[in-house]
Amino acid sequence: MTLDKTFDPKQIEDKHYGAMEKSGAFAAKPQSNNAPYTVMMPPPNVTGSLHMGHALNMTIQDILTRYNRMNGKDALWQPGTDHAGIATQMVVERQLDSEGLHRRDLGREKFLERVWQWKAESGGTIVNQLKKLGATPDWERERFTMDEGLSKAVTKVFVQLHKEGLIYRDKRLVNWDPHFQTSISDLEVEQKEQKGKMWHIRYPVEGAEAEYITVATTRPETMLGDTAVAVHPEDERYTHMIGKNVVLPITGRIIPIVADEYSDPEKGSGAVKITPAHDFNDFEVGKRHNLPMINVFDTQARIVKDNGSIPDAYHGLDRFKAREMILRELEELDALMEVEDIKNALPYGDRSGVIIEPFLTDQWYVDAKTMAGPAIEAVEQGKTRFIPKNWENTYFEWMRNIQPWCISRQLWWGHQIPAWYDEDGTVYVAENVEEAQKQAGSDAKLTRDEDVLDTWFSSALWPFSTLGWPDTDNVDIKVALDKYYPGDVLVTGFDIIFFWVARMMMMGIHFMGDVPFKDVYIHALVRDSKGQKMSKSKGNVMDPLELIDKYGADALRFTLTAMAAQGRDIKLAEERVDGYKKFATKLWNASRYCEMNNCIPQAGFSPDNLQYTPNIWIVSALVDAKGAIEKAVEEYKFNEAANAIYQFVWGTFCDWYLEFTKPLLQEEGADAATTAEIRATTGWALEQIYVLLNPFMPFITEELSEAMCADKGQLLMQGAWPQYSEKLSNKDAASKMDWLIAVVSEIRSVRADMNVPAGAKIQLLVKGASDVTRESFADYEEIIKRMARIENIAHTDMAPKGAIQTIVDEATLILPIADIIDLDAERERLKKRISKLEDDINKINQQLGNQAFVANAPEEILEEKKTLLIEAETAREKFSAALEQLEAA
RNA sequence: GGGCGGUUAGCUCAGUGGUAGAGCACUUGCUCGACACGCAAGGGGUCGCAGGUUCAAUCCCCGCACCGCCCACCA
Repeated sequence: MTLDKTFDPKQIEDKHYGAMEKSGAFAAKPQSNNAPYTVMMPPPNVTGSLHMGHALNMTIQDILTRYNRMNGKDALWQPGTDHAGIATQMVVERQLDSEGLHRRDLGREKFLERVWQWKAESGGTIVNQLKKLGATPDWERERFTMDEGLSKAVTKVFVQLHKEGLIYRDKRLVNWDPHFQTSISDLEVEQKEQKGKMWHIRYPVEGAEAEYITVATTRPETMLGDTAVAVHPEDERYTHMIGKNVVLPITGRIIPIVADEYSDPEKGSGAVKITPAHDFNDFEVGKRHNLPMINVFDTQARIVKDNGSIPDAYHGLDRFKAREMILRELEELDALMEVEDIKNALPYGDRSGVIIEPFLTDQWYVDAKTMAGPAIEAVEQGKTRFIPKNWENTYFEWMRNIQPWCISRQLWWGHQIPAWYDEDGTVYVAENVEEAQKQAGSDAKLTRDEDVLDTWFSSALWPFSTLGWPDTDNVDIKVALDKYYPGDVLVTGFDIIFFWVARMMMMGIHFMGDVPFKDVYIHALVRDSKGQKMSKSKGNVMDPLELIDKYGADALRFTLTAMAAQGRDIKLAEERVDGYKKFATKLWNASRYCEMNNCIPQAGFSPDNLQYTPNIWIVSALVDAKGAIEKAVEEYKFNEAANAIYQFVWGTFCDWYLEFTKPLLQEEGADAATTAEIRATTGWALEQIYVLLNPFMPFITEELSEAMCADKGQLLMQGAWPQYSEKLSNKDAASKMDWLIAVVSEIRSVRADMNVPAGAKIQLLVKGASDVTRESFADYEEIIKRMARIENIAHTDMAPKGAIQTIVDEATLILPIADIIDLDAERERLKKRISKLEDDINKINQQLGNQAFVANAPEEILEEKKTLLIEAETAREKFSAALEQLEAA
């Protein structure tokens, strides 16, 4: 088969993915004896579409999976999607809204039908996008957090934790989202700083004419629910008032002045209004002083109607409207003392974008504090390690200060809580209604808890629920759990360490008795080229699918890989993607060259006994590159892996090896044995490149290996990763070629400096400065002869007068081209070289003259310096001599 | 307020206790049978600022400045 003239990613990508998937190469093989390698895919939201963060996350996982699979591991990359409670409900509600409907019009059952219908129609989007990226999870095992098995796991976990007292029901303040009319967890609240106002309001003291106490607040509307004013017990301004009452303006309720250390004399007036039902701190104060908790809002954050003391005019009023009205009224009452402009942070719901209201309700909680203990210990003991390590601090910090986790949501889409209430309100938690009925007695009339669980509750079980837990009676499931739990690595962004990683740790340890994964690789956030977070509102979103369309999936993957340095955000510039597209093209064309020159992989070729130095060298360089890639991947240094393969393919293989050998292949009458060896070695090296590059650029390498290699399309198979014998790494050949490369570079440099006309042939004589160098020259000269054509060099045995001399390492090159060069330019060149050498010499002499340095520096550093000095001095002498000769002429 | 990270070439970023690197951009010259998505040769840096440790600091320690992020609080 012949390769097309240009490389077009679009033509090959779909074709390859489909074929590979069908071949079953992505599938885990639980029955095999191969050691497992497990990666749990963070399940993307079923509503989602692929964004740059996914692209990075999935690329890294895919590299790890492919790499380990090729290394003979039984790789399981477990895919799936998350039902994403609020997000999904939101999408479907919006859809209903466009039809003029509300979910309550449909009722719970019909609404859920609609969501499932939506999921069936649109839920596959992200899966298809992952395929475009080239991700190779085991699609046969794809799971959904709401499917039957996972729901069963959720129920079992809930019931068991409840039995153990780790899940309980409690009435306390929660973060209430008035838009979705549900509680949300602390983590779903975003603080946003903005301009605000502080209002100072005076409350008249009961029974004392003209005596007031002034409080300051950013939320005057909550005064409808005030049940006290607190002052610091030692604040002399107020000690005499403690125990007295104030009359709350507008409502006229009488509330006490209490002493509480929460009140800070330094802040505001030193007196603070206490609204236990609408402020987290006030709630604590309220509990300490047994204050009543008066709720003034309904679930949509409108003023309630049934609170005895609130004037009718406020009933049903939106919280911000109520604020305006309160302020107006206070002003009329002459109670508003001061309005201050301030900056303050307000809590917003991360999904709804509306201001969160602290709200007093009954909710279900997980005793996270207790469950965090073993999870902290596991990381302390190194059972799970974070990479980079500094994220462990973040994890510890949060886990040690963890708050009860509110897990109930007043939504419909999600796992409905397995709790039933009888007519007295007694709760029965059970795996099903029959069980609950048994507990409650057959007469009891049970109704099920309406609420569903936080989405993250089911995600927390992902590492074992996806494997089939709790059905351990099933043999296949037992085998899978034994083999694939705990997983090897979790790859994720730091933004969900708390949401997800921490909770998987807690649940995994509790239910499986072991951590869910050994490594947690935390990758950077992808930002735009200016370092800003990508967001739709800023309009700086880069769409991975567009980039794939434009540059190919391989180029995008490689870019993300090359930029995934640990501990740093990725500022992604489109030019980088373009650059790596060029890399793919380069490889494509190198393959074309090889094909045209009949350098194709040959069966039975062994790189062990090569004769021709460049061949020995390229094999050696390849072995070194492989080692560098392996080390980098195993240390999760993906940028280093990408650079190693890039450098090898372009900088070593194409730029030097192919160029060195090219003249020989195209020369008539060249030594047949040598050219045959070159052809075979080139073909072999090319095939190795496809293999080594495959985890990073799967599409192009699969296409090329299919086109070029005999054993087509084997790259994905277990055991495809090469194993080389150690002796293939040949230092001798490497140093010879390094020298030769230096010589060639020098010749090119002189040629450019001297403005040697393009067609002019220059002659070259290599003279060794030392015996060692001279001894090796037979080999060098041979090689130089071989490559003479491309550099347009003629070899000479004698240096004519007026030749240009130049130094490379220990050898002198004599370039007898004086008749065709620019003498002034040569003088300048020599002067420049000499001056630079003198700088170096001075610097080294200075160091060597320092007695402390000589006394303390390690031996090898000293030796190095001395060698450098001798080299520089020799070179300076030679250049000076050449300059003198030139001046004389 | 607590914590974390960053500051290296025009840009985006690697890196190291002992000659400072890459890609892109830039300059110059090349369409010679893989590739102009290319080849070759170049220019360009007090490694944020100030101290300290060391024979030696871009790297380790301390402080400062600026930038970014996370957490908490905000009467």
